Amino acid sequence: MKETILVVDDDRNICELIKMYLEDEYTVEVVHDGGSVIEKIKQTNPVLVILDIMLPVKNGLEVCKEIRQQRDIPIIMLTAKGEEIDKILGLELGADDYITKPFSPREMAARVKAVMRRARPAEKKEQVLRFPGFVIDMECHQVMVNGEQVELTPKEFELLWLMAANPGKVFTREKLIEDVWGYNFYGDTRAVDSQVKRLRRKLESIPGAPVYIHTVWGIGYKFEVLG
Amino acid sequence: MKETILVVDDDRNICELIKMYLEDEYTVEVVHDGGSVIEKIKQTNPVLVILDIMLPVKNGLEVCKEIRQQRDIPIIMLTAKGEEIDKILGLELGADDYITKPFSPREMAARVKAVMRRARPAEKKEQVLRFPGFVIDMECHQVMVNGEQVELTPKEFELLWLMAANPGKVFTREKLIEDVWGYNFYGDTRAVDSQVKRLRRKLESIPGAPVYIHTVWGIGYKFEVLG
DNA sequence: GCATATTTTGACTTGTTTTAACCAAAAATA
DNA sequence: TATTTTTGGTTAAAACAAGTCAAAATATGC
Repeated sequence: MKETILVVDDDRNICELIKMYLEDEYTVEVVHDGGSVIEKIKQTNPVLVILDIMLPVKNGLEVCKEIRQQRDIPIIMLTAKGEEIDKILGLELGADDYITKPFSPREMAARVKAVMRRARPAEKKEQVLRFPGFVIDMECHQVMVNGEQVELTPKEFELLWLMAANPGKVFTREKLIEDVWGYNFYGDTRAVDSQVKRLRRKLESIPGAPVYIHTVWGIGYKFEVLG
Repeated sequence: MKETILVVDDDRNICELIKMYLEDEYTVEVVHDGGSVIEKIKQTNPVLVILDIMLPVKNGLEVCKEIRQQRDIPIIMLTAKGEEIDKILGLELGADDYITKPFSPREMAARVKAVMRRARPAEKKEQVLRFPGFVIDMECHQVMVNGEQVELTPKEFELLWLMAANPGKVFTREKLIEDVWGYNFYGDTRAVDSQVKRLRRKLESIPGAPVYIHTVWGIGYKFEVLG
């Protein structure tokens, strides 16, 4: 399930624009006035709120304050140029960031990303997986089989990483697509077969390399280094 | 043990805000007037001071000068918009950075991070990187390839330094922008390509120079001197 | 304030990867 | 053994990422 971002702006064009840029990664909910924000937050439980200051029914500053009283959701304020941003930041309100209209969608996306990164403290994952005669290095994006380097494309690498991180566990094609390709992939599950095939060819082209990726007939694939 | 950051501002809301954003990583001490700063520094031994200019009892500029006379602690000044920032930085005062109020907490956190990164490794980290037939000298801001000097622009140099300091590690364009360009660059990631291209051209124009900067398709770039 | 150097951007080209469709082979089922 | 189902291999086209160049924007030094 994707996380939700709530956008509050009375200008529907702006809402659409923001939505377009974020909906690859998030579910984007939209509200057009300040009166129904709190209600919507309860319903959709967003991880971030993008909030215009000039709003019908209830001012964005008030809304911001209200949200802050109830929950600890990161808030990015939208302000027109020249609006008094003094009050927005720091002080009583404590929005996490602000964007001045008009803004470039790219900047908006970058700021969202930055705020989210701060909000979700970095979980440091293991960067290297090791098996006998087999090393997968996330940092260097590199795979070594019996001391020989194997060049992998991004998809191949991700696929291998996911399976190797859970050795022995069987992944269905659907699961692999969900985890490697992402939510918004509507292609054939046969795409997985293709990737697996090329991954196998590359890995097993090294002399003496064992079979790493096993077909579990009727289910999917699994990674296992057999003695 | 966490390191300590000292915040000096008479506005308690701002102090609270800064504290919120930094206390994950640091112990945050707070002082509300300019008179007791020196005393507090002796007590808590902070690694960084965030200092408002407008302070009761004693002016922030004076305090800054005093701190500088005694210790080599990085200082970030807080200024209201329109205050004369010329004097703050460089010469007489020598603050390391400044933030204009009102500021977004995000920007503040990023600047703290940047100042800390710059300040800390100064003592221990190596100022010169050496590879076979290849020397990068941070102090002289100079690069030698096979004995020949290569002139690099600031961005080119920083880019090269970052990657060469972590040979083999792959950097995404986003990561490079974050580390080399800084937090307030929201341009195209294509800018990285441009820099890399010119960097490559300069480095590889030397006869016999190997390829240093490698493209990792779909991910980014890495520095590696291959045998 | 002007001239110069540097950086960024956009359009275009080139090259690689990914996808989707097809068919053959293998495994399970009847 | 014949049939159905599932998997694997191949390939061309589409999608995408990276390289290149030059002009515009920006910063820098005089």
